[in-house]
Amino acid sequence: MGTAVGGGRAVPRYVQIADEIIQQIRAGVLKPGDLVPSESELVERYGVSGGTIRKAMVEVRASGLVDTRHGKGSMVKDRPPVRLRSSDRFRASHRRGGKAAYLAESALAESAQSGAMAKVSVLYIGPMEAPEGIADRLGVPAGTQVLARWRLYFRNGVPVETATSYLPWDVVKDIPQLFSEDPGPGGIYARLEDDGHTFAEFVETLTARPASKAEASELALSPGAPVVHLLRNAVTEAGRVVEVCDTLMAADQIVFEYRIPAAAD
Amino acid sequence: MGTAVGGGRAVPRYVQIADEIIQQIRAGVLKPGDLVPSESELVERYGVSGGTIRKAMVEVRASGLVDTRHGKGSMVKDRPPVRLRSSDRFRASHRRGGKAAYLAESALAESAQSGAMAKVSVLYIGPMEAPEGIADRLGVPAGTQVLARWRLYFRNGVPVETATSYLPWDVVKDIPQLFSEDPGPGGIYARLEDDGHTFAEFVETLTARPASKAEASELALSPGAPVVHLLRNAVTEAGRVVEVCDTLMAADQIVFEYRIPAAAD
DNA sequence: TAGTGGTCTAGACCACCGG
DNA sequence: CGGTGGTCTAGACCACTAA
Repeated sequence: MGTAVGGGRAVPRYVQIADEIIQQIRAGVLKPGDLVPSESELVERYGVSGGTIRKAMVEVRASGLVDTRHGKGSMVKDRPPVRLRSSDRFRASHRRGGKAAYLAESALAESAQSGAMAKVSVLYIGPMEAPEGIADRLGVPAGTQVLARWRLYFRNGVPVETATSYLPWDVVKDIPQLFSEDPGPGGIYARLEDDGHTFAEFVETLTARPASKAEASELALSPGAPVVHLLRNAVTEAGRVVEVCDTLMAADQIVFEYRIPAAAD
Repeated sequence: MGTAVGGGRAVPRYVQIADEIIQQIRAGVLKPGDLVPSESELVERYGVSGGTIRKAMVEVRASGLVDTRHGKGSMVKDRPPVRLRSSDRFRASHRRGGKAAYLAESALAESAQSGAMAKVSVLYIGPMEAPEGIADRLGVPAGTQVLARWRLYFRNGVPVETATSYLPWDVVKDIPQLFSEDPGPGGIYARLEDDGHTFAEFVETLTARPASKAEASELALSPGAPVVHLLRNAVTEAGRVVEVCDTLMAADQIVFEYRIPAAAD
């Protein structure tokens, strides 16, 4: 059953191989769109067994530089479109300017076309019983009927983010646009402002963790890749939480930016 | 070489086994402090090969419920002390109250003792040539000499966070406390305010990604576990960045909270 | 030293993808 | 159909930890 060289090396062979492949991608030897050599070819090239190459490729996938599909192979991803998600996207001027929050993102990448690649798919808009944690945030009893708006966002054709907004029924019942796929210029926040609500602040909480199997398939991620879970409360001057947004996204190539005023309190 | 049952199942065996173990932990069958049965014992119990158990345990580790060490085994972690890291920690009142920012954290967990478990170890304080990205943020040429303050934070005895602050030399040269391990009540921000600087805002950028091998060992993480990389600019009213803080932490059980004022601009 | 996890091998069968 | 990745096996040797 083979010579069994053993694990005596300082740095394991599979890590060496993974680093070598990652370097080749970063150095441009393997360009975006190229296929990484197949595992069986790597087995020959490096003179190791399939299991070792397999482990190496797990590392390469974790680097986020490659997209692996089953019967096909591992393709080097396009120049990763680093997205900047800034707290500035909630500036009132953006809403008045007709931009929804998610369109107020900007791109760090030089080719600032990334905004054009954004697509939204609405999966569900309608009544729903508020889940536990959401109800807490909205200040309503668990199980209360709320309006849910469940969307899936695409970037370059691949799903990168699911977002569900929950709004108390009495808040939304007289705003018909909130029940339609396109809530109009400025997004749902602009409609809420039209209806007389004034926002005081938005409170976002973020956690990062490895994707579960279900999430990995929903977002077309390599299993175990990190995801960021974001929960946002939209709070009015009246102190009421009129929306909770529950967002899950691939941590992959996204940068969050928050500007914290050094308020003299 | 065995019967090679193959991968024909809808859900792979190693995922089933991993889920089963995770359920046992969540259900309390395996309590905090308990050792998960050894891999060889799991091989017998489930009647699968070592490689399959190995893959299952990788999944279990990724769930963050378990801490695996080499010659020892996998121990179920204590009730994860969920830490809340709020943007409120930069409130001026905290500085004037004598609290450094990192002590202004609060605990979500019921036993609010987690603050007492915090320890800091200073690894280096002194001059350093500013790294590329840091120099950019400070608005100085790369390679300029700056003051670096490199710390390692512990929680319950285990390292959970490394942080390095970079400050321009001309800013710090007349503030001796910034060269000492303990900068005094309110931390370095209070000392900068004492010296006449007034903060306008703090700008934090966050990214999440899998830990590199080096980072995993530095923070005592399971390899591949997600980490959060945080960079913060401290900006004065004069528009100057007087500090850049570079922080790396286990994404494990930390929650970031940001309050975004809905400024009417 | 006994037991644990970590690495590696040389094979097998399967499911998915393209032509 | 042939090639690709995904799962699994039954072993081997090694490094770490604790008694």
